[in-house]
Amino acid sequence: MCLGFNKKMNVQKTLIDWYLGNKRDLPWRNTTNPYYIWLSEIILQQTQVAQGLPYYTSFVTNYPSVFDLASANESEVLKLWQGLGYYSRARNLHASAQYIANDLNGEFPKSFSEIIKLKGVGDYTASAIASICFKEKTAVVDGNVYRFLSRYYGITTPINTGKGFKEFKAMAQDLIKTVDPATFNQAIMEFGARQCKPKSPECTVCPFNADCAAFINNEIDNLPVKLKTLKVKKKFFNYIVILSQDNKTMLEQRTGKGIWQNLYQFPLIESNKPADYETILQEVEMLDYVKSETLELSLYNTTDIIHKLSHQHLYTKFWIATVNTDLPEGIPFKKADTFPVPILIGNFIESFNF
DNA sequence: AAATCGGGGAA
DNA sequence: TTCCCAGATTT
Repeated sequence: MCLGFNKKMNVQKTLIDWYLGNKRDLPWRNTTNPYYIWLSEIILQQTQVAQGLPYYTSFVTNYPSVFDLASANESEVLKLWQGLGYYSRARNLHASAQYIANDLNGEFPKSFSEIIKLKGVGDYTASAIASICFKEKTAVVDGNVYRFLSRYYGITTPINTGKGFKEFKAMAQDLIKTVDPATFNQAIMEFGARQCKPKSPECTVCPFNADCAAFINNEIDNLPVKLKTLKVKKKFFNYIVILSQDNKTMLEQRTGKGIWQNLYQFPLIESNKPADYETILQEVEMLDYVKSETLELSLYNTTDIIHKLSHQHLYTKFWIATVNTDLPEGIPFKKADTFPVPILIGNFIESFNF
């Protein structure tokens, strides 16, 4: 798409003027240190500012430099990340920190094409870092950018397709050509987040309402267009919380490919339908560290806890298995909350209060 | 291209 | 409920 020169200038200026008058004071806006910008951008992937903010503060405090992050162990990083979700971000962040510290002598890569090679860094994040830290004219395309551009120009191409990405990237790239890229990128995102919101955008006081295609044509609620593919699977999780005579329980690390990789959990019995007491009892008796003749099993939560993820609903029961024996391989109850665990487990540990 | 990966906020 | 969030990676 080729935009008229004057109209384009006006869009750039309006966005930047709005930003300078309305931007939030956020900690990562007071630095251009690529380590901190990188940290903030990874944390903010698919995450609202309000949710990510305390994690950013925590990571900056615990790991003031890339060397501090690199020398931490992965479980410690995952523990700090606990509750934020998408844990591959934490694993990739840690791995990339080690790469930067050890292979690049702590020197952060300085161009889009080098930055995007880092694990966990895609087009959006590389554009953000390159523009904010190194003034490179690479336009960001995130959810906010899709929304503003699709509405203002009335673009109906689905945003979650390869064609959509290329079209919106080209449009944003065209807009960023002649302006300060760091300010422009943050302006268009902030505008999408606070003014051109997904629901109930502030159109009556919007500086673009005179020539916004979606507003003029009453299409605000229909843009951007997104193809929906979601099909949610149901799973049934049974967590076995062992209480031993020597005040220990069992935690295992998830090593498989799926969700919560490398996080910890109680021994899990998964089934494709709701499990009954007898079935669980038999399964628990077969666990090699449980002595069957001393086992007492009871259901902790009478109604399933339904933990909702994007692609699956986990119907969860916590079973308390009390044994009259010691648990040499176990961990003390009191230390359960020092392990990185999914929030589903974390909530249980907190409520159970060992 | 489609599926997968979390958890919380907003309406 | 439903949709979305300063997306990236794997299949």
